[in-house]
Amino acid sequence: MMSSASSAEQLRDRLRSRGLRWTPQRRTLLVVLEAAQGHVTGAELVERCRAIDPATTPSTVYRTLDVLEDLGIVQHGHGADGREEFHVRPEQEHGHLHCAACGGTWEIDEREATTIVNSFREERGFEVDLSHVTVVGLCRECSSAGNQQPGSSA
Amino acid sequence: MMSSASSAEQLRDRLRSRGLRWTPQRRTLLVVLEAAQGHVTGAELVERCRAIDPATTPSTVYRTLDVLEDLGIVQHGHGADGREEFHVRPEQEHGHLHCAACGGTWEIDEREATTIVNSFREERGFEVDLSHVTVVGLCRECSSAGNQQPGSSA
DNA sequence: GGCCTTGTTGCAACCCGTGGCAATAAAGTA
DNA sequence: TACTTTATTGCCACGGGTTGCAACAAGGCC
Repeated sequence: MMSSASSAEQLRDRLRSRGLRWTPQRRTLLVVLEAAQGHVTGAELVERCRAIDPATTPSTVYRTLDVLEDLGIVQHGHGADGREEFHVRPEQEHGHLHCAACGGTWEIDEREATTIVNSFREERGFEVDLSHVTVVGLCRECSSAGNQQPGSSA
Repeated sequence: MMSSASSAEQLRDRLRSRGLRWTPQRRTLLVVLEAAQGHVTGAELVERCRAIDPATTPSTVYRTLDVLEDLGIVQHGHGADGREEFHVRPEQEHGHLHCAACGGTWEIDEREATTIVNSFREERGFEVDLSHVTVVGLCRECSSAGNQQPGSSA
């Protein structure tokens, strides 16, 4: 009860200290984000904001998300279909695995990604942003069931 | 000179043998694809088709691309911004590395991807579709220059 | 050649997301 | 409190991409 009030206050203060502003629209989005778990698409967030305040405008939501990403409160990536996907208050950076056949998704945590991250760092000097990674393919069940990627071959 | 004619004929026959049709619109797209190198976005392909036939419609192009993907003639993935990107007649499956700071992109070939592909296969039984992978992060130059991802922190 | 089946096209409407711009309203200051 | 600055909003129009649907036409068949 107190924690949610203080989380709003915390955000408000962080915004103000940067010369940014605390507005009703941002408050709404924060409420939505606090209720959200895991991954949400931008469109879903807009919809949920509209449930609270029907006057919500998409552009405002997306612009606020940009701000919140600067503050590290959300991170965005792109799902298998290229749509934006937001991770709420990521406790740990993680990527995603997406099965093209059944549509399932799994998280790739830092431990599992170590090999990948290190190999790019060593071979290329490239620093991977894990939160932005979505690996598409076939999960165990689907690949052993001989499923194809949808639309593959006839 | 003969090869391009025969490539059209080959495609035409493959389409017909599946009960699909060889149309002027598909011919146009094939011409465009043959002239294209490497990666092209969907919008670029539409534009190039329009250069040949101004009556070209986006939906037709995208639908034809779907068909060609079934035939393995193109493969699509999503760039760092989530937009569609097509690889023309991929000689080798490959993924992409994209630097968030300078915008550069590099290919990840099968050799380099072996570790990744194998580790997902062994740990998860997951078959990675390399052509669909785009890894975002910072390249050697940008990360050593201390560049940030655009829009990161203030 | 004409006919028929059905794959394709083009249109129109839609979805997700972005960007310019004028009007609004936070919030620091007096 | 009133004033001022300027970050933010809402609106509108756009760009990329998808989809339902009626009209069209490829191409197999006689």
